[in-house]
Amino acid sequence: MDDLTEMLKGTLEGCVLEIIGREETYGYAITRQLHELGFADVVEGTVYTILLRLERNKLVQVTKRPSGVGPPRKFYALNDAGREELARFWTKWQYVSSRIDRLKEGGR
Amino acid sequence: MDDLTEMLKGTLEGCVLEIIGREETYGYAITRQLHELGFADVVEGTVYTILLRLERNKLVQVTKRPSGVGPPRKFYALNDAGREELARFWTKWQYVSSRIDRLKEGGR
DNA sequence: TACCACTATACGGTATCACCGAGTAGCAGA
DNA sequence: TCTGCTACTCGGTGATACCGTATAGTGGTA
Repeated sequence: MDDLTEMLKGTLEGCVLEIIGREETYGYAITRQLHELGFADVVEGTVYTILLRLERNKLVQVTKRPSGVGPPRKFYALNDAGREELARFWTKWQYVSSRIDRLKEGGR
Repeated sequence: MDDLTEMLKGTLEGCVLEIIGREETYGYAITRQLHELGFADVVEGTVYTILLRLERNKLVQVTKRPSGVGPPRKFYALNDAGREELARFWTKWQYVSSRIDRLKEGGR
């Protein structure tokens, strides 16, 4: 699938939140998980900018741990604000996607 | 629903294409139609920027007609390139939204 | 006549977001 | 020593929706 970047704006961050919400994880692993999910063109740099933004906006708790196979990893976990933001994201997604689907199905 | 603007990036233009694809119409009417569809916060200025962009990218055919109740209207209709772009949009939407839904439903 | 409301479009500037590219760094195997 | 994989950072770019304002035609009303 070619160039989804514009369509991912506003949703990719939510996807990252969802992934972090399942279990504490780190940037490099999140990137690979996104690839497996079908977002094959999302590059590492993008994921890290999102993670830094989440950290700046105080939606995550960060813990640095040694890796054993490379540089130390920064593990991310949602805090209360992050879980609220994630809930808001899914509410918005539900709203927007249902309305677009209705439009697609010929809804007026 | 509050502040959907980021999530609409990359999809609003496609929605406008879809609306134009159904019947020749003009900016002011498109705005009201979007409001009825649930995108209540989309303002006129946004729709006009999209329309000017569609025109610049040669995806639409434009006809100016007098209105009777105000200034002349610029009617927009899709041309072949516009119809192709619309089809591409729905393909992308299908791809992206299905994957996000899968993520939402706990799919890894 | 003056004012207001509704219809209708245009445009310069702004914020946000994903992406790009380059850099830094640790570890393992050939 | 060199290559490849792992892992994170950061400055700059382009696309997009939004904001605010301006312009303009028509009709109603005080």
